[in-house]
Amino acid sequence: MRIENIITGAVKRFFIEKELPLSDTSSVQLQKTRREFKGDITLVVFPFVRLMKKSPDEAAEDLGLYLSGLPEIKSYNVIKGFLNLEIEHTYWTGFVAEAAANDKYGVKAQQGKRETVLVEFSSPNTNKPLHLGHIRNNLLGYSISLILEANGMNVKKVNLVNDRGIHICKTMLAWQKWGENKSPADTGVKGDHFVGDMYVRFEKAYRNEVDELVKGGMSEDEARVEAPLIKEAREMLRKWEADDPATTELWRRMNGWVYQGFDITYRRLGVSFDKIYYESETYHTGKTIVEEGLKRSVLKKKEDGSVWADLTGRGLDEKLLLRSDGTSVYITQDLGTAVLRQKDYNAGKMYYVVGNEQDYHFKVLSLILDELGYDWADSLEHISYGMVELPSGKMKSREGKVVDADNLIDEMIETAGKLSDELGKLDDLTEGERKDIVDTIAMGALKYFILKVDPKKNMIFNPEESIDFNGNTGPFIQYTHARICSLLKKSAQRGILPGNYDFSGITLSDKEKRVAALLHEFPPVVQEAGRSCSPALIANLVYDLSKEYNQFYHDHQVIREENMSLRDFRLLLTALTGDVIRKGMGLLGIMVPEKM
RNA sequence: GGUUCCGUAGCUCAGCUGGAUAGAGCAACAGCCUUCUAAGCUGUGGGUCGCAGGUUCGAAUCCUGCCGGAAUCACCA
Repeated sequence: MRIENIITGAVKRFFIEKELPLSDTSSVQLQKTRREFKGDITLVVFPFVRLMKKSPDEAAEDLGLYLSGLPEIKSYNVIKGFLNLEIEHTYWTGFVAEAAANDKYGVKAQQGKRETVLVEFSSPNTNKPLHLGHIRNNLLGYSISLILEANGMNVKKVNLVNDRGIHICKTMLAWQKWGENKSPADTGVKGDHFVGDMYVRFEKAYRNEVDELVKGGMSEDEARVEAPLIKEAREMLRKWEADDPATTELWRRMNGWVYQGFDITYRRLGVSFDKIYYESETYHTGKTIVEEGLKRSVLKKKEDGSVWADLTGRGLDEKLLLRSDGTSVYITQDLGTAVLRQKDYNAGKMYYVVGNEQDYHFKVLSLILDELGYDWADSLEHISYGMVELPSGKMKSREGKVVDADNLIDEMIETAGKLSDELGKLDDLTEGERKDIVDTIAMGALKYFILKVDPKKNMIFNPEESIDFNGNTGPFIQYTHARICSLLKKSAQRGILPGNYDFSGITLSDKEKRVAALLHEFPPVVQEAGRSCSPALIANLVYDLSKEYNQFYHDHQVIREENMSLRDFRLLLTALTGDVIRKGMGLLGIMVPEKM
C-alpha cells in the first residue's frame, strides 16, 4: 500500500479511537516535507486543532506519537503545527524493488471492458501549411491521447479536415490563373506549401482589387464584396456545391497535394490518427439534422429563409445554423460530425482539442445538441488550450508573421546537429545512427518546449532565440536517460546484475530518498494528467526526476560502490529512473535515445 | 459594451482541491572533468506574486472592486 494511504488510514483510526468525529477525509492533508526540515512527508495538523481542543504543537505531538507506532514511520518532529514524518528506508527500498520489477509501473492495467473515448485534434484547413499553432495542437492532442490510454481508456484519435469552403476555392482559382498548370512535383515544392502559396497569391491580388475600388470611391465593405476575384471564387463555391465535375476534379487534385504535404509533417511530428473525417462528407449530415430540428420546431426559420437556434433561454444568443441561401456554416458541420462520430464509436466521451478562441463555439455546440435531444450532448468536452504568440503578439498569416512548422523542424534539426558535432558526442557513430539521434534530440527539444507549459495558458515563442538544449529542456532529460543506459550497459558488461534484494541493512542518503520519492509520484501524476488533460504535469515530474537523478549521479558511485546491497539498490534505482523517464517522455510523444 | 481567460525574478515557465522563509531554467558572474557521458554538477546576485480591500489560525492560491493584456460575441472557419 502507498504510504499516503497508510498514514491517512492511521489518522482516521486515531480519531475513531479518540471518539472524535472526523468530518471528511479531505481534512487529512499530506505534503512533501520541505527540504530544510527533517522528514519525508508532512501532515498538516491545523485542521484538527479545533477538534482536539489542543494547541497545534500539542495536537501534532499526539498524532506524531500515534503514527510513530506504524512500522513504516521511523521518526517524527513537530515544527509550528506541522508534523514531519520520516519514512523507514525499507519502505523506499521495498517500493523501488517492486516498481522496478513491474514493467507496467505507472500505467493502469487495462481491465476487461475499457471505455471508448474520442480525441479530436489537428483539424487543419487545406489552404495553408501547418504552423506553430498547429504544432501545439497536434502535440497536445497526441500526448493527451496517450495519457488517457495509460489511464485505462480505449482511445480513438480522430482528425477533422476542413476541406471545403470559400478559402479552398480561392486557392483553386489562383492556381487556374497563375499556376501555369504545374504540380508540386514539377516545382519541387511540398504540396501543402504549394497550395498555401496559391492562397497567398489570391489574397494579394484580391487586396489590390479592393484597393483599386476604394480609390474609385467605393466603400471598403462594398469593395470586398464587389471585387471581381471574390465574385469568381464565390461562383466556384457555388459550382462545387452543385457537384460541377470540373470543379470537384480540381478540388480533389489540389487537396491531394495538400494531404501529401501534411502526411510528411505529421510523420515528422510523430502523430497519427485512427480515423480522418472530412467536412465535405459530414456537412450533409449537419444539414439533415438541422432540417429535422426545424420540422420538430426545436429550431426556427426566419423570413429570409435562414435557420436559427434560440439559446436566449440558456443565457446565450441566437445562433445561425443555415444561411438564407440554404448553405451551411461552420457549426452546422460540427453538429453533423458529432452525430456521425457518436454513431461510429458510441464513445463515452468526445474530447475536442481546439484553441481557446473557440470556447464560445463549443459551448454553443454542446447546447444545441442538447436542444436537439441527443442524450450524449454533455459528453463533449472542449480541451481548450492557449494561443502560441510571438514576442510581437499574435501570429498573423496575412502579414506573414507565422512560424512555419516544417521550417521550424528543419531549424531544430540543424541546431541539434551542429551542437552534437561541437560536443563531439556522436563522432564514432554511423551516419544513420547519427541522423536518428539528432532527429530525436531536435524533436525532443521542440516537443518538450511546448508540452511543458500548462495547456490552458497562452505561451510565447521567440524565433530569434532558438530553443535551448540545456536546463529545463527535452535534451536534458534525454541526456539523463542516455547516461542511465550507458551505466546499466556497463554494469551488465561487468557481470553486475542485482540479484540480492535484501536492502534491510542499508541506509539511504537524502538524494536517494528524493529520487525514490519522485519515482513514487509517477502513477498519481499520470492519473492527474489524465483527469485534467495536462501533459505539462508529466513533463514537470520527469524534469524534476532527471534533475534529482543527476545530483544523485554526481554525488554517488553506482557500479563502484563496495557495499553490494547498496550497489544493487542504486542499480535498481537507476533502472527505474530510466524506465520512468522513458515512459513519461513516451506519454509526451518524445523518444529518448540510449546514447547521445 | 456583455461574457470568458490571463497578470509570479530581466526573459521563459512551475507552484495540485488555501499551509512553513514563493521555486526551476535561461541570461550574468565564480567554481568542478587522470573516476559510471561536463547536453552534467555546485555557488552568487535577482520578487510589494498587477493594485486595493475582504474571508481565516494561515492567501500567489478563495471572494469583491479597480488597473493592464488577450479571446470571443459574424449569413468567417
